[in-house]
Amino acid sequence: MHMEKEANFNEWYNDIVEKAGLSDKRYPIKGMNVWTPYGWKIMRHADEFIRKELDSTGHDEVCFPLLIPETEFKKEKEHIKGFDSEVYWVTHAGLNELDVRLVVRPTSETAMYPMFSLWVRSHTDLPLKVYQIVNTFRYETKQTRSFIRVREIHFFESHTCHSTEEDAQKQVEEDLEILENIMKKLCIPYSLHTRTEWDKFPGAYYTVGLDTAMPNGRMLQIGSIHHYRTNFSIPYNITYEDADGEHKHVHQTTYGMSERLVGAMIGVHGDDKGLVLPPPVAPFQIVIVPIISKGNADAVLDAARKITNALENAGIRVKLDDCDERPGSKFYDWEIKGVPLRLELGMRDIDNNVVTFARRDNGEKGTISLSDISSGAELLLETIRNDMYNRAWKKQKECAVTIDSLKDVPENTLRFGWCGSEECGHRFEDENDLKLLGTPYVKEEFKGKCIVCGKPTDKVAYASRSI
RNA sequence: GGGUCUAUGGGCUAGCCUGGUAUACUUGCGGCUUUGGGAGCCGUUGACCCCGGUUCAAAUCCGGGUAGACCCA
Repeated sequence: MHMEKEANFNEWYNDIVEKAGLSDKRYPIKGMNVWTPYGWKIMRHADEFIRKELDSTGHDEVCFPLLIPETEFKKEKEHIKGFDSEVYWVTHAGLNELDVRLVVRPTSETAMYPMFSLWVRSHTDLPLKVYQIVNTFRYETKQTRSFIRVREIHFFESHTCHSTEEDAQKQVEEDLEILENIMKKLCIPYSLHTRTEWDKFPGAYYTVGLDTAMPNGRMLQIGSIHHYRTNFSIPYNITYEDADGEHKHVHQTTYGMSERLVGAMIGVHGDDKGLVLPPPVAPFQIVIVPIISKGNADAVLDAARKITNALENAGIRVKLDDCDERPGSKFYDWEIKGVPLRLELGMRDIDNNVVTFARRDNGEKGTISLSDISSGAELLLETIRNDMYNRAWKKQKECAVTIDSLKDVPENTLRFGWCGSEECGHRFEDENDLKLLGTPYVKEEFKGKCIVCGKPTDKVAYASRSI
């Protein structure tokens, strides 16, 4: 089967996930991913970057139970309404039916906040900043898809409590810095949209969606940041005593990103030959393919092992592929798996004191001197990362087009005037089969008319077809 | 929620109407020759979703279950 990314993104995506060995779809529960070794290594690297960023900004890692009593789950009314139709229930334990049913967490607000109310007593306990990397469960009824629409979700969620709304707002700004640092490593571009009132997180004051453009012009939400104000701290009674002895409710935020990051990396960088992985997350950053011919096997393999050791000592993840296949066959296999840099070593190279390289991201070939192989390889990997990041951002920006009419709407991310009314918003979505992504989080100058009612407006909104 | 369809080695699949020995390709394993863009030959392991019924005989027909895909609301 041909893998044609531009012509048929959906087929291409499913094909890549299978052929690159990221997941085994044969598990008999819809939407539950079996993480195979190669895919899990990628996810783990992404998790490591997330841990590093959160740890260095004063967050503490915690781990809360998977099950939440129905009584706690129902304390915040908007929240339960939002998740009502998509949570899994535990109703039995052994042979007994439970008198208080247990929710399998769809997210952990209602697990954490009863504990927060015990943990937070004084203004000196604030800010409280914790996170966990766990699996959550949501009963998706629509068609599922590896890493993008799943029923068991691997994600990180950070939860913070602050004494004032301003402090909570500063946390949102810090979250955006963390985002930028992580995305530089994953080479994923993103746009920030303040979600509409009817699309914000159930219970939130406001929600910022983090959206990445897929090759088919649709936007994939890869994460979100929520400002809760006191919407949860009131029902969960999370209060602190301030310096003047007054008791106040905390202001809260949350931040989360999931395995959709893996889906976004596949979609943003992959090509017709397969996966293209950013060097920081690639399970193998370099694959070495020895080119053996009659009589020189020992000499070539010895040299290849030396290079492997030198690169490993430099902290690079290397695979020496010395299995008994033809080189061409190995090239294809490692290209499907997206290894960023391939080194070829044969007698011709050894005689010239070089190793031949081929970049996965742009196909460029050349040679690196054997005498400074480590620094040469490191430099190339960083160049690849930087080029991937810049190319992806360029595409993300090019994807957005400004429109002033709903005739012949292109398959892009759409930018247009919106008066901001809920009525126009709903009409826009229902009549055009589009999803309003919201308004830009970073304000944009705009002068024009609402695309629905035609009233003059300085507000601008974004939309795309839903993925 | 309502409906339609599907289930055969690890993967893809033929056979089912008209009951009797299960097909091809691929992968895996062993061997020999090969190795700068998907090698060739030889040998070999491996399957009819589950339970029940009809029958001398069931992958095939019938009933129920399970899992999956699609369509409609």
